[in-house]
Amino acid sequence: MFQTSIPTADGRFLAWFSERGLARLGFPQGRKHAWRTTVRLPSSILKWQRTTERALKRLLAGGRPPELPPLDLASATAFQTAVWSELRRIPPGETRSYAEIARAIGSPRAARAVGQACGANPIPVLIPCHRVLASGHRIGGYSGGLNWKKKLLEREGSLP
DNA sequence: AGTTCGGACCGTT
DNA sequence: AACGGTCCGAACT
Repeated sequence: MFQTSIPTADGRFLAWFSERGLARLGFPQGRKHAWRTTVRLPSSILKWQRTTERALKRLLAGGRPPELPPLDLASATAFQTAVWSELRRIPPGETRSYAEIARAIGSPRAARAVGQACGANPIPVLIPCHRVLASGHRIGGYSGGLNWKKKLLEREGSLP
């Protein structure tokens, strides 16, 4: 696994790449991670890193990214795979409820488990778990911190 | 109309 | 066996 940091206007995100693609993305940490990449990265990963940076910046601006890097979700369960791929179908500016996602993947009673799967999403922002709200347009929770969820939704024009 | 409470549901550790 | 980024209806204020 190669770790790199990705500079954006909102801070340096942390990215973990495997030989299969982007495996994890982390929100900027306080001060501590101003480090640069220490090892020389394979060219394929450098390419993915640039793709990730473009996508991330676009998403943080509330837009639709031109292209995503390959995502390495090998460690996901079948249920998580179903949830996460459903999340990727939500375009910027739209939202769904946990129950709606549950229905969409054919497990209408699994709203809570959907929330759990969202919390386990290793690639926030790119896999837009922030677009899932509680019923009645309540904000719901967010593993990355509600500030981020609100900020992302606001920039996509999904917030009152 | 808004809030709180309690039970029900489901996948994960 | 216990815990969640939930949901829904009922009983409140």
